[in-house]
Amino acid sequence: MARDNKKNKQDSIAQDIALKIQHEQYQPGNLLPSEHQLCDLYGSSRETIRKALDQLTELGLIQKIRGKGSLVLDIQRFSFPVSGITSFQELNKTLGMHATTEVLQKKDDIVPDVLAKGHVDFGRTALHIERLRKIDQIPIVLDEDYLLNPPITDVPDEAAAGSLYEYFEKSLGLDISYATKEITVEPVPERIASLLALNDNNLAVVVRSMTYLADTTPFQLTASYHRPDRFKFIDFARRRKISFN
Amino acid sequence: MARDNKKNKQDSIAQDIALKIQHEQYQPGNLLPSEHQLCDLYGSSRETIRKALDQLTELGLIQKIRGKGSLVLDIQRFSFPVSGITSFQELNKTLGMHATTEVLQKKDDIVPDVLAKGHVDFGRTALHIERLRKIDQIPIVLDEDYLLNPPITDVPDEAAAGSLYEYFEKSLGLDISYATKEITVEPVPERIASLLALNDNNLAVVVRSMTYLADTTPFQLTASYHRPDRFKFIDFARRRKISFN
DNA sequence: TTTTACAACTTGTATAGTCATGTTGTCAAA
DNA sequence: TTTGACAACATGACTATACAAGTTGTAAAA
Repeated sequence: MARDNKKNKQDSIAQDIALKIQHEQYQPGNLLPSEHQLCDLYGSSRETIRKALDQLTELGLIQKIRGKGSLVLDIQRFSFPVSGITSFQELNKTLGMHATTEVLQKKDDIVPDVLAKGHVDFGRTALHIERLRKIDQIPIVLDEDYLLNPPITDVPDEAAAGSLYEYFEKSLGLDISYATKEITVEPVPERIASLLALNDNNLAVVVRSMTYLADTTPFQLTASYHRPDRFKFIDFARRRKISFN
Repeated sequence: MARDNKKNKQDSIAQDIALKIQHEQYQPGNLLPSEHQLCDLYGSSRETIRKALDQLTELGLIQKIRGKGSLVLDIQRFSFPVSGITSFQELNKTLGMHATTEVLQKKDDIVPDVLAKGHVDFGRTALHIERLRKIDQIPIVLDEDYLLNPPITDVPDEAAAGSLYEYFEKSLGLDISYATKEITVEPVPERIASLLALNDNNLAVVVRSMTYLADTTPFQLTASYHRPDRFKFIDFARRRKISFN
């Protein structure tokens, strides 16, 4: 459901190949059809095929080997990836978990300085939504979202209990584009610790993020507090050719 | 120093623009020269420019806005990013930290099952290098590297004390390409806890990774144990158009 | 048998052109 | 003044072509 923006040719092709990999129509260790064959298959030019394959390469689904072909990699995106920009609800569907969301608060508040730092003005207000995420009745994550106005004026209760991203993208037509993320391990206030039923050390994994629209407008500041024993972050990264020295 | 593979045109252009952004010749909030102007500047075609700009977009250095131009984003890659594939030594140079590396062990060992799982055969041996990283004399990270043979037969002491990546890439000519990474928070064995001078809860941030060459050969398994109070992971992520439902 | 050369595949890189579409300022019409 | 049309820019998407270079199997030459 999440993202069916198959606007253009290269995206549709990438999406199609990705699904075929997921459904093991193309299997790990095997090669994809060659670029020329894919040209015929999708009736497109080679450059378009290559741009589609570039997306799959970036995602870690394939590895291109010169002279040989595009090798399907063995992906295992199990567990709970905070990687990329993916919402809790999307993960919930994808992984088939039995998860619930409890909305604890929804009101205007001043954005805490730690979150605002470097992104928005200090002392600014925003719509503060506090949600407790549970899996099998056990509290796992506490999300503190601060939604900036503009572009967001209000959020219906259903959207808060469901997927904020789906509401933003589908109902509001916002074009969510990128985010910066920071992961640390910190002692948290007593209230949060008790909501998450933490040990007496009060340590939680804190994921602070700032999400931007395609026009670079910041619209969402989030602090997510995770139970350390249930936290797992999985990442795929490619070695970059650009250096900064 | 790390990576001067300015092989081709699009990479050189991307590298050049990246440096100009870093040195604030192109400043955050401003637009880059238009693609046509960059064509003239670098004497190349528009597609080549666009591929260079795609790299910068992926890195989070710029945001392209249709009809307007390429906006330089405000980057703040401070602190200690585990993001991407970057070695401790590279960070050390880049950030100008006063860091030291102490090699505690260098001998063949059996790869622990938790690391081997899903990547290499159980019971397999590899060159085990254990290193303690300190900043200003304070232990920060304990790295447990397992280097597979092939492709790696031995590692000189200087390389172990310095940068393994630099040795692999420059001396051995290996083409390091991608890695999978998993971050968790776990209680660690007493020995590791004391090396890192942890609190009595013995909690550490554990980063387990598997690094691959361009031909998909796995060559390095690593478990990094970080002091929780000094750990910070910073990430930039773009919202993907590909969905898996 | 072993080596060499080569053909036929693969991906990598760069070019030039075309049309679509979003943004902005200008200038004329209402 | 306000509105609207439009030109001149910008990026987005796609195509067609050319040549470079890595891989592999085969067949000829040593």
